[in-house]
Amino acid sequence: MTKKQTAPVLHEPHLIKDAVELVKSYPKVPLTIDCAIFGFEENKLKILLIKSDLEVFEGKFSLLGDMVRDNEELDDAAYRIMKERTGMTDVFLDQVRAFGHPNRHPGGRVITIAYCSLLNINHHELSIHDNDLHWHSLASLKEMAFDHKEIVDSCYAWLQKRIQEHPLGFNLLPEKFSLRELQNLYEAILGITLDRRNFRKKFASMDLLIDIDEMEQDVPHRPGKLYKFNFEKYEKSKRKWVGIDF
Amino acid sequence: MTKKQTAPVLHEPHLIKDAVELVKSYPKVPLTIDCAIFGFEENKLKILLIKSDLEVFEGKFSLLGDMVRDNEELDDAAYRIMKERTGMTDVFLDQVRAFGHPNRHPGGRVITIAYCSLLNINHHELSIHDNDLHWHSLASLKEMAFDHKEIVDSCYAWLQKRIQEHPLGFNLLPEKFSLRELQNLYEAILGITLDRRNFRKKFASMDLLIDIDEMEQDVPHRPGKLYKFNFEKYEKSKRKWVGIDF
DNA sequence: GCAAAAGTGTTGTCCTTACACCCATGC
DNA sequence: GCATGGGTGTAAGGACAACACTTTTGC
Repeated sequence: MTKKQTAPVLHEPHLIKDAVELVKSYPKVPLTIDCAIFGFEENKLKILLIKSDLEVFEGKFSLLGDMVRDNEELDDAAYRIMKERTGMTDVFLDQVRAFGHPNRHPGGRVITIAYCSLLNINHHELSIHDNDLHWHSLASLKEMAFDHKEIVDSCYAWLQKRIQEHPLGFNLLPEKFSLRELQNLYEAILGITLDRRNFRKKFASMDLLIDIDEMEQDVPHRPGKLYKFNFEKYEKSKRKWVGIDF
Repeated sequence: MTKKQTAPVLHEPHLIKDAVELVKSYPKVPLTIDCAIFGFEENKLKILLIKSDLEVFEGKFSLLGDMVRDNEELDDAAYRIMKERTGMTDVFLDQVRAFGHPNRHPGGRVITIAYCSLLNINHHELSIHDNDLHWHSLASLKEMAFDHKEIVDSCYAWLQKRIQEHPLGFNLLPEKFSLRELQNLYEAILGITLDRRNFRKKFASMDLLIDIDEMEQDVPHRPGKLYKFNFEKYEKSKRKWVGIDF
């Protein structure tokens, strides 16, 4: 409608020759990536945070984020930030969504794109402690800098949904894990309790765990068997589920 | 790492006082929204397209898109574009994801955020035919301008997943519809065939369709009953599904 | 009366749930 | 020997898949 008023009849549209000029006419905004990196330890879901280095957010935590560089692919930027902050490269990283409220950043408008990742806390020594980088318990996370609490909530919801449909959880566990650890992980992330027998049966029937014939060590009770996840088999047999369920 | 080089030891981090200055130092990119608007007609899924007005893409189709204005909320921009192009305001519109390949736009780097929407073709007279605005069959959609084919594919995958978990499909149908129309819609979107009896049973057991005691008119065969979707009941009884399935 | 689609029920299978007891280990 | 969690089986109920015939309408 708006268009109709400014250009009433336009049967033969003028083609724009100079795309560069066109793009120059667009408003430009600063663009950042924020990474919500989840870990799991002591039966608690944790998230990797730093102290904000903005004075207005003094003492508040924020996600690991950085600007996107000129001509940098979004995914590449996310991996770069991840690597710079944690040293890890062999991790899964997924775009969740963009956040663009005009006042989300005190320095003016900044669009951010949230990425989500999961990593095994014990595989990663936090060598770079700048800005108080640390694993923060998700449950006790209250106020954050910027709109990062909202971003964390989105990413957590994304994770909860995702872990039910994809074997993401194994990225949070040691390579070898017991069924109890696996169940604790699901219970922590989904915020529910599960029947132990049914849980075991479920994974047994999927036939995606490799019994490596080892036992837990140093537990103050009967040790459980250790398993590895059979990523190879999973990749081959990814199921395409179709149904209607709402 | 980059950070370490420029500020090697930083045990007492300097707090940044001027957030505005900080943001000014960020690279800035043009930002657009592209809307993948799906409709359903003649048992085919369609998508609303225009001819690109860039000479390099002469004759190719593109999604409805526009730049995001200064200080415009992303969702607002999507709704604005939708309204400008179709006149519709009372529609559902969801962010799918951002696309940011550096060379996706011939005029230089432009980030775009894809939104997805569904609307009933017959509820909307395309009054603005600028740039050959039209409903294009999704199946016959081949090449497009920019990376819009990739965006369409993403949005279509999003839609396929989404429609199985949320009652989105009803936005594509007339307010009153027959079970046959509903089934055709699911079959077209999911690209599968469904057993008619089981499909009917499924929706009967959900008890979310209101039998409005009307029949189809002007069909060359036995007319079917017409139903409305009970949005109110659905909202009250949204089910929270928890399970592990991969 | 014929073509075309509407409408309807049953059965078997599989998946999920609920639930209770014995076993191995550390202390 | 006791505390702690590991490991197992079964029965019932619910959801889904497969499948065929009768009914109603337009022509």
